[in-house]
Parts: sequence; structure tokens; C-alpha cells
Amino acid sequence: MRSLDTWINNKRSRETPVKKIEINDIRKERVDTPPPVKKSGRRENNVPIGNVGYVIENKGNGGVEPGGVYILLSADYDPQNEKVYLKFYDINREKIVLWYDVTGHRPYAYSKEDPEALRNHPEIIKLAEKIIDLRREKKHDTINDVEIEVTKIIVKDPLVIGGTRSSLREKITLWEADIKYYANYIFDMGFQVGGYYTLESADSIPKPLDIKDPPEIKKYIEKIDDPEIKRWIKILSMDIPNYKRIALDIEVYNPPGIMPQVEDPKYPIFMASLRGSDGLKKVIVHDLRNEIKEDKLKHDDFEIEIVKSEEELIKRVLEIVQEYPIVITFNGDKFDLPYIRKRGELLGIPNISGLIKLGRNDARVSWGIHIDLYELFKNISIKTYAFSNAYDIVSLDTVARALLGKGKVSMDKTFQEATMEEILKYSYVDAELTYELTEFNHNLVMRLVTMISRIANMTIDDVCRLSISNWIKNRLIYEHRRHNYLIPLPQEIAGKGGRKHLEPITKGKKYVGAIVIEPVPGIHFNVHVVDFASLYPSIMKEFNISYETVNCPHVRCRENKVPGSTTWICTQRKGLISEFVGAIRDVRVLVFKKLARDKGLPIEKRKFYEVAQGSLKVFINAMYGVIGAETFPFYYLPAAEAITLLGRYAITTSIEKAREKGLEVIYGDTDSLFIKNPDPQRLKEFMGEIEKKLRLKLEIDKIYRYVVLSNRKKNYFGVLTDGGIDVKGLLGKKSSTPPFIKNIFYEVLEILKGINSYEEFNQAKEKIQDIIVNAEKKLRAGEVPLEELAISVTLSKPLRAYTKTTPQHVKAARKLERVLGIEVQPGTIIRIIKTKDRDGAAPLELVKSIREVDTNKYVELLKSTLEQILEVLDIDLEKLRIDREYRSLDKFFNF
DNA sequence: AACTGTGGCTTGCTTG
DNA sequence: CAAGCAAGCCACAGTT
Repeated sequence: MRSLDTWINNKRSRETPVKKIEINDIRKERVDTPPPVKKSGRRENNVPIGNVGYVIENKGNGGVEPGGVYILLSADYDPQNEKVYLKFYDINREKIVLWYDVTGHRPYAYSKEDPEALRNHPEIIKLAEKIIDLRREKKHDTINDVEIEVTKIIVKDPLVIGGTRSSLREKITLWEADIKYYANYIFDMGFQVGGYYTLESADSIPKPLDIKDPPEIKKYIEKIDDPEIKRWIKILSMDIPNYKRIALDIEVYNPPGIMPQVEDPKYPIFMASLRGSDGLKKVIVHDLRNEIKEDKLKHDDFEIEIVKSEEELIKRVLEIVQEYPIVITFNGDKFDLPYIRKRGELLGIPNISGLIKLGRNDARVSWGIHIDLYELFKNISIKTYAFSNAYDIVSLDTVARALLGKGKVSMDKTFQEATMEEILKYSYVDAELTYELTEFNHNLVMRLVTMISRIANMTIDDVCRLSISNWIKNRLIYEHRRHNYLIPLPQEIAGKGGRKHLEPITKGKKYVGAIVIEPVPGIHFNVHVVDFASLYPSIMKEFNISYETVNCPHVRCRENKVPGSTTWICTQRKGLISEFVGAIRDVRVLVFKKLARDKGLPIEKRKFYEVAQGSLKVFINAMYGVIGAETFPFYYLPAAEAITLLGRYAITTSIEKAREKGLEVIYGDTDSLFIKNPDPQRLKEFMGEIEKKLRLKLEIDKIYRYVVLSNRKKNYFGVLTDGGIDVKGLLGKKSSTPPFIKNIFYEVLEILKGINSYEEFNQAKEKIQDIIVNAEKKLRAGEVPLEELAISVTLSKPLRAYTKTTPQHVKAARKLERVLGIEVQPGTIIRIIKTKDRDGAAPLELVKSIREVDTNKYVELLKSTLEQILEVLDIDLEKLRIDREYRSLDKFFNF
């Protein structure tokens, strides 16, 4: 880690090292006298109550200290004091400090009525007491590209604008009325979440610290002219500290088979495990069966603390976690934290409601920040882009196995049956894994959420709980504010007009997507795959795609048509969305991707830049998707279609050009071309010409030693020049395929991997035949365990939502509920076995004997899975059919 | 009334 | 986000 002192470019800090700055006298004086409390506000002990610039000092929560070095991580609104407060991480004291607004900033929204009209409006009159001001303001109307005058309605509290049934936004048309107040505050004040700040005096506004650029970054900043890009480089290259944090996990003494419910917390908490970044490893236990003997108290892996009651346990846990600014849980939003609070309330623990704050779907802690890893890992962008689908089900066990290579301690006994010692171990490992998920790979997860906070300019709490479309929305709102643009209503964007030009290929879709080239079936050697480097984001950048620039109001732009449509694109103004994609794309490609691969840098730094470029990639990849999603506030169908139309144009133009040059295109999908055995010179020329013509860069993505194509699109496999194997779309790869068949599939692939020429295929055929004949024998002889035959299918809706058809997994799930009383929710993976009964399938749990299995179905499934690779290799499965004796054996089992 | 074949449709999973 | 695949459901028509 580089030392902070060396790169904080603050004069005062350099003269006197940061850590030694003395506490300002003013602050000391103030902290001794508690700040005045508003009459309406109730005061409880230990509850931080804000006033001007500082808070009451309590455990784990310090007041803002002038001269300190802070990172802005979060914010919230305090309704009692009617102020926004910011949560800063103090990097020296390793605490969260709260800073309450000192500017008198108030909530507001905009109306297009003039102030006079509004003053006479009955709804405004009704709320007159709570309205502070109606002020005329100039804003830029992005859709019509003109300056307009709007009225800023400034109010006393955010609920006047929105959040209740009687709020103003429910009564009259308002603009910018659904932005969270604390987010508004951050935008208006120009705060950068994840940025460094200091405070000059207790009641001043936090001032950005000018951070000295690391030497490797300097080179880039000097080279780049665009101030916008420079700003991005600076923000994203600032160091992220190893946050002091603690993982928490509780155990509830519930009867066998009954899950503890937050709504009805009737069973006691008897154990809590803690794992801190400072090395704390502790399990606190209320030994309700009195079985832990003094001599057993020692444990190699963690410290055991025995308490006499549940009340003592909760108090002790709260005492410890308050020492940590960041609390990590796995499912703490919906379980651990609300459960602790509710049990605490039942036991009459004072002030627990001030420490754990429950939202509708989340739980926050007053002295710091709570990160629920379950919510984070569930996030589809985190799952697919950041962790490339390394885990599929989101549970502590599966995520830890995938990312840490180790899982939970298995426990097949109930708490009643297990010894305390066993439960201790089990419980501790949960906290340990939870902590390690934030620490592995150089604190990747903590760095990732901070980096995303910076890009979205969104609080860490929100980043961990909201989806990518919210991250992007947040950043775009901020960009509107920076440009003084009024944010249009979704219906205004939709009302711009413009039309759809091509019917979607798939029924029920809103607009056309990409082109997939008809594959040439066969085995092809030496295939070069060229593709457009991030095609859709590049199109968005290069062709100025944004909701306001597609079908813009300028007459002279109407000539600038998207090929094959009447849609035109603005040539006068840069689109906001286009600008944002362009900037983060450039920053990623020109700076952070290079730094992440710079072998001259120490591994720690490279890992850091890897997180930066990876976070940027998450945003870049999602930009096209959100503009085509109706739920996105800047959704505009003609803009989404313009992107795909330009993509179609790029790929068709490239195919034509390639064929003109005598290059053989055998397949392609969306942004790629598979070129068979190309002449290197011609390939190079071709790529250059395309880039010149389309302003889109083509690159060689990979080279296959050989690739096997069938007549199916999105279905192929290939062996790369380095021996690696690519399997795309084939049945054998699908998560629903039974393990037994999957294994056979991969065994066959393993054989194909070594092949270099046509001749070698014939030898491989023999081996493959053996494998298949054996597999079928095993199946028919009933030698395959049921587990290996299970077909795993996700239940994606609640059971009652399947009204049109009843698929097999839904039938099975209903049976599970009826017969075993197992609760199934959306997201549950149902494992079914194909059976010979009327339904044709049953849940794995209810199949008792191998004799119920419909062997023929499995042979069929094996056949269709393997056929996808074998038909091209000219291996005829029918010829491999097993001798009559096995068929008769099968018959024997049937009767 | 029971069976068979067909095609449209639903569902889930993958590719880019 | 759309394109595309496999598998099964289900209504319907035609046959037995």
C-alpha cells in the first residue's frame, strides 16, 4: 500500500503529517456541550443527533474533526433535524463521522407553471405552511434544445414533494420530484461519493482534497486534453483504504424444521459470530443448555465468550460492532439485523431502534454503513460482469465455494441434536466466509463497491442494494444537473415521436436486435474470429446516440439518417448518454485497461486498476440495455433501435467487404465474423478499410485451431490455438442438463481437444463410440444414481403465476409443497427426474427407486445432447444402438 | 370416447 | 436488450 501521506497534495498536510493534526480547540469545546435539540426531536442516548457540523461523540462514531482526511461514502436525511447528513470514512481514526448540512439546503422540485399561477393553486395553498419559496429559474430543455423558465418549489421537508399520498407530486405535474433528497443534495453541492475531503472548521463545508496523482497515472493525465476524461482518471485512480470492518452472523435457537421469521421473532438468538478486519475472531454464545465446560473454552480458530442471557448477548454484540465503521452480513437486510432489533425490543434493550434502522427492505446502522453481501451478489451485473457467472445460486455456501474455494461447514443435525461445540464451529465459519468475501483478491469487493459509487456518484448503501439501471440513472441525473438541464419526464421523451422501422424477429419484442449469420456446417480449421470492440457502446459514442439527439428538433440534422430508416441523429449537440458512454469507454481503454496489464507495476496496483477497468466495463456493457428498457427513465425506442440498426449495418457491410476481398465468412453473431483460413495480408487490409469506412474498430478476438459448426445458430464448439476449448450454446453446457449426461458430454469434448487434423478424427471416433456405448449400458442397467439424473430447472415465478401451461418442474414443485410441505419461492431450483408415470416427471426428493426412472427418455436426452457435436463429425448414433440383450433387459425392468 | 399428429405457444437457458 | 434453441404443454383436427 502506498502511504497516504505521500500523495495527499495538501500543503498543510505535507508540512505536518496528516496523522498528527491536533484536534481543533473549537471542536473540543463544542463536543463537551451537547448541541441543542429541536423541540420536536426526541433524544435518546447514543443516538447521533446532528446539528451544525458535528455530532455527539459516542462509541464507534466520532465527530467531524477539522483537518481530518475523509472519504465520502454515504448520506441520509434526518427527519428530526430536517437536515441531510453525510457519512464520511475517517481514514486515520477508522471511523465513520457524520457531517450535518450547514448551508440550509432544502428539498425542491420544478413546475412549468409560473409562480403566480402556483400561488393560487389549491394544492399549493393547502401546503402553504410547508412551502418556503417559489423561485423562477432558467433551465435547458433538452428535448426542444431551448432555454426555458421553470419554477423551483422549495419546501421544508422531502415528504412535501413525494413519499406520501398527499405529497405534491401526486397532485400536480412536477419535474425532478422523484430523486431522493440526499441524492439531490450530493448533486447540488457537487460532492463526489468515494472522493477525499477535509474540513477546515467544524461548521464549514467539506472541501475536496487535491490528491496527488500516482506517478503511473501522471503520464496519462499529461497526454490527455479532454478535461472530462482527466476528471474521470483522477476520480477513479484515488486510493481506496482497507476499510475497518466486521462481519456478523447470528444463530437462532429454533425448533427443528421451523425457520426463524423476522415477522414473528419468537425464538431466541443464542449465538453471534464476529470476524473483524483487525483480526478479531469471536463467537459470543448464550449457553442455554449449560454444556460448555471451562476446559473446552479454548478454540484454535476463534475466541469464545460466554454470556448469561440473550439480552447480554445482544448488548455485547452491539457494543463490539459499534467499534467498526462498516458492518458486513450475508442477508442482514432481511434477517440478522431486523431479528436482532426485534429481539432487542422484546427484551427492552434501550435505544436499539436508534442503532439499527429498518427500512422497507433494508437495515442500516446509525454509527456506520451496513453492507449486505447477499443483496450485492444477487445483483445481476455483479454476478455476470464482475464475477462472470462463477456462481449461479446466491447463497453463502455457493458464492464462497466459487470465489474462495471453500464452503460452509456442513451440518445435517438440528441445533437440538448438535453439540454446542459443533454449532460454534458452524456459526463461526459463516462469519469468517462473509468477511473473506470482502477481503479476497486484495479487497476486491470493497474496492468494487467504492469504484461503482464513484462512477454512479451514489452512496455505498444504495450501490449495494440497487441495480445497474439505478446506478446509471443516478449518474445521468447528476450529469443533467451539472449541465443545468431540466430532466424530462419519461412521457415527454416517449412523446417526441419517431417510429420503429423493422419488425422484431421474435414475436412480443419491441424492436429488432442483431443479425446472426447462417453458419456453414462442418469442421473448419484455422478460423480467425474478428469482432467490433464493444460494438454497441462504440456506436453510441461515435454516432451520438442519446434520448435527446435521436430525432432531435433541428431541421438541418434531418439529413443525418440512420441507414435503412427515417430516424435522424443530431449534428449540433453532444448527447448526454453518448457523452457518458464515450468518456467511460475512453477512460477504460486508454488508461485503466493498460494499467491493469502493465507488468512494470506491482501486483497490488495492477489489481487496483483491474477493479477500475472492470467496474467501468459493467457500466459500458449495460448502457445499451437500459436505453431499450421501458423501466429506465431515459428510455427511447427509436434510440435503442438506432443502435441495433447501425449494428446490423456494420456487420452486413463487413460481410460484403470481406467477400469482396475473397475472405470466407462461415459464421458471425451480432458483432463478430468467423473467417476461415484467411490470408493474413488481406485480413489486415480488410480490417483497416472497415475501420476507415465505419469509424468502428475491428480486432482479432481469437483464433481457432478448428471450430465445429452445425446448422444451428449460437451453437458451436472450437479448440483455440492455445489448446483451450470454447463451448457455446450446446445442450451439454446448459445448467439444466443432468450431471451424468454433462459428464459424458465433457468426456467426449476432452477427446476432441487433442485433435489437429482430419485424420485424427477417425481415431477419436472409436474412443467416443466406446464412451457412448458404455453410458447407455449404464443407464439401461440402472447403475446411475438418481442424483446424477436430476434435471435442474429454476422456478422463476410464484407457483400460482403459472396459468398458461404447467411445465414439469412446476408440477414437481407443487408436489413438493403438497407432500413434503417444502416451501418453494421464485428462484428455487427444482430438481426433477423423468419418470414412467403419467406426469412424466417427479421431484428428486420423491423418487424412491431407480425402477421409476424413464430410462428411454434419458437415452434420448443423451442422444440429443451428443448429437449436437457428433452429427458434424459424421458419427451416427443409430449405429451405436445397443445389442438386443440390453433391450430385453430393459423390458424385464419394465414389467 | 380414446388416440395420434401437428403447430402455436410458454418456459427456461444461452449468446452477444 | 433481442435472437435463437430445446422441450413440453395444450388445443384442435382427424382418425379409429
